[in-house]
Amino acid sequence: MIPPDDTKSEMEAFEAYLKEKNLKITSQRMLVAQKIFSTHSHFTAEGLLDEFKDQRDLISKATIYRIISIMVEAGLLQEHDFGKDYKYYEHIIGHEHHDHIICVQCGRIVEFMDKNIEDLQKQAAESKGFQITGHSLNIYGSCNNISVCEFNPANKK
Amino acid sequence: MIPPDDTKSEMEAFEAYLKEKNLKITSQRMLVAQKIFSTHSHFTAEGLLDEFKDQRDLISKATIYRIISIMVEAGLLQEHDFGKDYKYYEHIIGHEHHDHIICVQCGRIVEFMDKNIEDLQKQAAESKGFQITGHSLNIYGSCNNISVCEFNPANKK
DNA sequence: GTTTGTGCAAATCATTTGCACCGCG
DNA sequence: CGCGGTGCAAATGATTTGCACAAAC
Repeated sequence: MIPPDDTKSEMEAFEAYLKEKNLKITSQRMLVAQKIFSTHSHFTAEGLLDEFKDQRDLISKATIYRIISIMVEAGLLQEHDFGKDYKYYEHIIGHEHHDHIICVQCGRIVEFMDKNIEDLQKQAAESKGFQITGHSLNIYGSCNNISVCEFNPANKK
Repeated sequence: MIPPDDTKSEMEAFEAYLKEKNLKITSQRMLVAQKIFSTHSHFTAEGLLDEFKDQRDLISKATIYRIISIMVEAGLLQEHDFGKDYKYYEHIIGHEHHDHIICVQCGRIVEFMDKNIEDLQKQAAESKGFQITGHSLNIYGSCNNISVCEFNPANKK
């Protein structure tokens, strides 16, 4: 389906990290990383697992979670909390920093980035005596084309 | 400890909501609401439960969760996700809208509010075709007085 | 060959729920 | 009374972990 496009440099970064940490390069790690780097959207652990359902028994749920954890640790994957009881992830390389708008009706996730907001956040934190290490800004709202939204489960197939 | 200060109007709002929804006014609901309205900080379900540990068996864990749920539904309590695997809450009446800065070292939570950020968020969402229903902005950083921070577990007693 | 990884099933942990009994209205 | 509320213990669901076997180096 998705061609193993420009994931080379990302795969190399991952392998470099594994070597640096004396972790082994296994087929599962390579397959999962390949899949993640070629997915240009937000995904969940469960969703990632499903991607391997066809090649049944290829990669277990525990391993998926363990690999995700390593990649987050490596700084290659960002974890997001969008108010659900499971986490979302997206790979970082090649993606500029951005925040998210989540449609409360259909679940669609749109990215945006506003330099002014970033600057004001920095100011706000510093004025309270904090040094920023990160932030999470999620805007919830309704996208105005629910009836046609391809992400709306109600509109599936 | 905390005097049952200015919680009258808030208790009235809660009772009004219960009546409106044909829900009953029970001693548990009144006690929990009273405790919540007189707590001017962020708390967790578990922490709230602890507040009743002395009057042992007075209120069960299940009831705490059920009452919190009603109060969130009533719009009297706001739910927050600060990246932990449990939720934080704070009561709304008498509290202007604000966002949060969380110290990654000691867990201290500081509130702030920046009208410019709010406006820019609205603009950003609208430019993507969304109508905002809410947002969550959490800034993570380190407060620069860890060694004396009263909220730092390491500094307890 | 060791050490680290994987799969499986069982364990966690916050939160939710089924059910029998209890108390508000 | 009658229905919603409560407590308890068991269920849930995402994520984690212990352990025996396998694969990487």
